[in-house]
Amino acid sequence: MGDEQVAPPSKQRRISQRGIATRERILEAANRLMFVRGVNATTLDDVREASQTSKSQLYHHFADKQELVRELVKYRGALVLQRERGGLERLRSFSGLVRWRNALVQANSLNNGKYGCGLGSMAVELSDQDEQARAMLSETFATWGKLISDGLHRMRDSGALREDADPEKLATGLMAALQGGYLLANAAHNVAPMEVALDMALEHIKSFLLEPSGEPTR
Amino acid sequence: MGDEQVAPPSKQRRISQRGIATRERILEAANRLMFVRGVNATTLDDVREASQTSKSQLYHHFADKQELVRELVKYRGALVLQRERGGLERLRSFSGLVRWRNALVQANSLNNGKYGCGLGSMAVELSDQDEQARAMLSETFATWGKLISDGLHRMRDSGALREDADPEKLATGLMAALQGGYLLANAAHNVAPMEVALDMALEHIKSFLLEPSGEPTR
DNA sequence: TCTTTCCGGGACTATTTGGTCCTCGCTGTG
DNA sequence: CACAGCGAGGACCAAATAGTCCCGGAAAGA
Repeated sequence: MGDEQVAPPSKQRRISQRGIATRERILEAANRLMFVRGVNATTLDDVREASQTSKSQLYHHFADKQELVRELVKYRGALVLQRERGGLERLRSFSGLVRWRNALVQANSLNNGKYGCGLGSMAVELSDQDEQARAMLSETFATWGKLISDGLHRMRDSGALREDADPEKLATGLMAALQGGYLLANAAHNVAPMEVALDMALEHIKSFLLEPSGEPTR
Repeated sequence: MGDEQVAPPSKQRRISQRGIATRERILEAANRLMFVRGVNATTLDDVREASQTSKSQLYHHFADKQELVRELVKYRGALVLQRERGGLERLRSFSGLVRWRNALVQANSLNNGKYGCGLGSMAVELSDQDEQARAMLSETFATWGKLISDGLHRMRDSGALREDADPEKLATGLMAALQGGYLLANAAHNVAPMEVALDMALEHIKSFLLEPSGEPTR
């Protein structure tokens, strides 16, 4: 924020390939570090060292730590949404939802449930601290939810889902189960709670299927 | 530190009424501040000022900030469990679960979804930072879950719940929905997602009821 | 009452960390 | 080839914050 507000066409800010790469390196390093340590527990010196840059570069590309964090919220949000689009954009059946679930569980099990969701943890840490970040995160969650509910709408339109199913509520419930699952899995250092939570949400969605294909997952 | 390293059983640190009160005041203040600002964003000076004590008292009662935080984890865990016992210990029917849900939603709606769950937010902030705190929080979540699953067991034993219902899994799912609901509600500054999430979990439990009393809530 | 023990207050220190600034050197262009 | 502009490096500064220490005074026991 603060970059694209006026942007006089003639007075173009620097556009160097190197500069762009540096900025990217900083964001990438901040993303990595703040994912495992949390936002507040990560210092700018950590970021500087991990990104192989210098203090002046940090402050050349970002006004202060708050702005860096906000940009990270955008950055990470874009990453997550991109990943989720891949898994949800073509969603048309319940089995697609199961595949989506499996991918998330598998990814999280790689670190034994640690670290949780990149967006969720930021939401907890920043919501009571940076109103702007909170708003962006809320927006991102909404977009994420829409990806899911759009898929459910398609399922309903194609007759897979009953008419009385409410895609928006189902999507919200699924996301809450996912976030809560991440949280409990992180606390327990064990993916199991996340699996149980997601299975509950899927079971709930399944109860709205018109023709119960296959058998209950449990 | 330096006090309890040897700790001969006879040489008990004298505990005076005043001292206990001071310690309690510190914990209470830390609890309040760290609930709204988060653990890492709260300084010891904040705690000192809010608790009307002094630096030396902080370090008299707690070795360092980390220990204070760990004690806070215990303190808050005890508070939450006490509250939850009140609502869950006598749980014997689905309507009791609905009452429990309503109480949580109402409490959270008082601050428009802000702040989230005292335990959940600590779990997110501390899990990747303080192994001991993480373990205690995980333990507390487990106890909390047991309160729920015990209630579900009672429901199953009394014939309200079907035999094939798995109280442990249902309890985990319900807790995940609760935590995820807290998280999304906090990000959105709106209780709605929490309600939807809890309703989903309750609906799921309801699908295991033997005699569907009443009609689906939605 | 006298003494010891512990609580209370707050000044002080050291360290961490966010943020500033000056200099050097690369790179592309007239 | 020279110059302008931008990126890189890192020393440096200031504020915040965790942690130390000493002294005064109240309370409990001899």
